[in-house]
Amino acid sequence: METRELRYFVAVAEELHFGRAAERLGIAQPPLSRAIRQLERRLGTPLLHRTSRSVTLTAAGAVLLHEARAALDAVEAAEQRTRRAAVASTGRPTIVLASKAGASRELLAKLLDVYAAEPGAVHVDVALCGPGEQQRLLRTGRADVAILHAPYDDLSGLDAEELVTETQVVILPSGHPLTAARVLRMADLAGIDLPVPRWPGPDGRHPDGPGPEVRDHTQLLQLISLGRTYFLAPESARSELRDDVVAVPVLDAPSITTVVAWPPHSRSQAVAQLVRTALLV
Amino acid sequence: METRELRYFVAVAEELHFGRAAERLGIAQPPLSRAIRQLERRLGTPLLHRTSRSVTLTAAGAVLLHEARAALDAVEAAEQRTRRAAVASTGRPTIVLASKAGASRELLAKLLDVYAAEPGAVHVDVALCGPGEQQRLLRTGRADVAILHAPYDDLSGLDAEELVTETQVVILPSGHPLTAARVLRMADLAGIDLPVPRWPGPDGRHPDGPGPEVRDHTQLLQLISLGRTYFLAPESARSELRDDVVAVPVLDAPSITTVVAWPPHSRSQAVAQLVRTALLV
DNA sequence: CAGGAGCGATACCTCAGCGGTATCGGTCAC
DNA sequence: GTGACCGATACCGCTGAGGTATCGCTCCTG
Repeated sequence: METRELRYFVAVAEELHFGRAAERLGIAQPPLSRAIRQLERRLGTPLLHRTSRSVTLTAAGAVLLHEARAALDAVEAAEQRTRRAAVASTGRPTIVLASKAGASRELLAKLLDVYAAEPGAVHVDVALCGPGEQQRLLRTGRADVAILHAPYDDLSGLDAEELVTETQVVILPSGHPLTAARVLRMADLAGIDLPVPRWPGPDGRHPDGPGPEVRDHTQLLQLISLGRTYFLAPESARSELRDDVVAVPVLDAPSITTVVAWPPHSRSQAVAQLVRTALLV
Repeated sequence: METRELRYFVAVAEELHFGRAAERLGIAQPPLSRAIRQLERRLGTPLLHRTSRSVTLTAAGAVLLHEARAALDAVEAAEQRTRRAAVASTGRPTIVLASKAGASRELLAKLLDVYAAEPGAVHVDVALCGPGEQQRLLRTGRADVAILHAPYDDLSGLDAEELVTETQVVILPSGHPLTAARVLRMADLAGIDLPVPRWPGPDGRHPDGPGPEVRDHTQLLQLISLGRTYFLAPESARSELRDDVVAVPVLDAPSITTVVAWPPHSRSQAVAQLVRTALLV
């Protein structure tokens, strides 16, 4: 199978519409139809149920969608990592660390400081991303290491080491009734009269629903202080808060583990050293 | 990048010879040269140092070789898993379990028995492979789960759960001087006058060197009993031995952990159940 | 119920680019 | 110096990817 075919299939499987998929791919609809048919013939199985009114995935198609995304990521990673290896061998060697903007600030700052002081440390470019975006950077070869947060981030297919585990606190507008409590339980949160914020999905678009659209932590905190939403965050976020919001521990919230993750089969000596450093910090 | 280009590059990078690589790919040498040049142009970096007498990898080329293998595995896995999903949705659902022939026999037998007795169990095809081959089956989508042995097998890029950890014993011809000892240390093994066996590599060919070529455990045990070689094996292998060979514990040998592993992002309900079962056995 | 809109499939054409053959230019061995 | 070896280049033919026009089917609508 060629990556072109996989890209075509992914486009159709995501759009569930040949016309839109073709437009997204920058080609006309007939060659796209033909390419998918040919793919089906080679695989010996239908991938899509089509009527003249709708397109849906077959079971085999759902598997291929999933696998094709992973395969395309791997191909893109091959390209990106090769490009980066080329510049590293001519210019200054650099590794890219991806981290969620606003999360694990102190840990990250300390890690970078300690690492930079070590002998043989290379330059570290920090890529601050939106939630969930770090994984994409890792899987597509645009980053070498990332700071992730289990269980929110999906670690499957990545190598990782745990750094710290924290309990969670709920961040509320100061003056909210629940801020009177010293501690809360998840059941208490169900009664909160505020909508949860809507983060952008992997496609960069916000899901539908109530609640304000947010892109970063600054926006989020401001919206909380305006009494528009609330948020569950790791304990360490408390040190970042101004006094117009209040954090209350939630005893039975799932705990957050901060991990340092890197792509499997990484052979970078610098990444290994950075990970070792992270485990000591 | 197209998979064709990656396949071409891997062939050249492995053969380090355009003529042989072209022959292996079943094409003529000039189009291969051209394809590699074009790949280099697109990536903006040389991948190979060529003289008219030799071809060697650049640093970027070494990275691409590594990444391209992983990417090609992922593409092949997409194809295989789709094919298998197609037959599973028409015929009887089946999962394929890969295990090293001759290793972990009792554990495997018990696992299959217990699993088969569970409600909702699907048919399990067992693929018995040569050493190291299980990973290839997993990574290329021809198997759904595998029994592997850390640290011999490389677990990176796979999800895994540990089953049992065992110490190792050295298997010697009966009558060998060292069989007089009740226990041994790694240092003692250095003095053994026998060559170690040569297993086939990932390419199916045996490395050069002294020692007999072996393909499976039956061969191995016979060669040991003939006084031709010796072998380090997990403790549990003792139950498989006949009385013409002797096992002696090696106190400081690295211990072997038997793990059940599966490809990341696996969504198979049957695989999850089999893994749960394995953890209980 | 007729007509139109929307959508995927089909027919047919064009041309980019992949692969083939012939050959060149450079290097090493004898 | 000469032949062997090897990758690069030049040039050609043809496969197949992509384009346009159109068909056939289904559902909506007046």
